[in-house]
Amino acid sequence: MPELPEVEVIRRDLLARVVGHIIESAKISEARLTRRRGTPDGVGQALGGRAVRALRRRGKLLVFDLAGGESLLVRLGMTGQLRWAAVGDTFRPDVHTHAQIIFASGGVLYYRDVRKFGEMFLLPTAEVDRAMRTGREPLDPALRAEDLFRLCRETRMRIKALLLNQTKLAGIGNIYADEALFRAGIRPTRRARTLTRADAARLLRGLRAVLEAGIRHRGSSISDYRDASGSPGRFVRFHRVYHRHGQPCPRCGAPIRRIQLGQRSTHYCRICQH
DNA sequence: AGCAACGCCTGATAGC
DNA sequence: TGCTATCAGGCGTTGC
Repeated sequence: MPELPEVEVIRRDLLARVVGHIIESAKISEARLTRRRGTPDGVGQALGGRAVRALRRRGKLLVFDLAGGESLLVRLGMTGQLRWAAVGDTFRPDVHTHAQIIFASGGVLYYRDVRKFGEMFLLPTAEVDRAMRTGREPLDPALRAEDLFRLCRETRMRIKALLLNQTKLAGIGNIYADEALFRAGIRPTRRARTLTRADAARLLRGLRAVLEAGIRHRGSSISDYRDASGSPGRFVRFHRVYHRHGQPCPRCGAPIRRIQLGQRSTHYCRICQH
């Protein structure tokens, strides 16, 4: 399940291969991919002959800025994978491979997605932020603890729901929300507006620590996540609560609990988190 | 208007 | 063995 760290790893893997390079042709073979905007053939044909000027990340979204003022947006959803195949690479598309972007260099960027929750479409570059309603970037140094505190004060949501809300903070999913709340000692069920300034400061530190560690270890591969070369990430072995229900808390030894919160499984320690 | 629940989608796994 | 039920959760839509 790709969240901010996984998407950032893929972005860095692809940078040198696509930025400054020209797309020769592209083929999209699954209509669901373009359901938000355009058609598979329309998007595929529009990509042909375009140069990639930049590759950015906004939250969990990958943004390929193209020559001519449009951007290709790729969202991986739950099981989406972007796979780079250089000339001579052994990777071969299968029934779950729904798009291929062929570069003039001979390299191919494949999009593979078993559950088809992901999407791929074009937007004018200037409209990306407004159209996607993406919130603040947790790793942006301009985001201060005071900003997070204010976000907490202006809602009645539980703190975990706020972390998962992409229009407020961008890029945090179920894994990194649970891990950050554990590091900050904050219970996921707490109403966000009950957090103090000190809580918000600890939460921002916890978020940044866990997101940066996730990037350093090349992401969390629970089941489907793979980087652009097809390799899994190593961060799962450093998870302290996620998917560790019943196992001892690494801080106090009490069993990690799993509850349902807003239709999602949520993991925490009832001793260490308040 | 804000917030919680639902549905999309498929493969892995549990239970009978 | 083989069938069915359940679970995984990002996110747009629906409904309270």
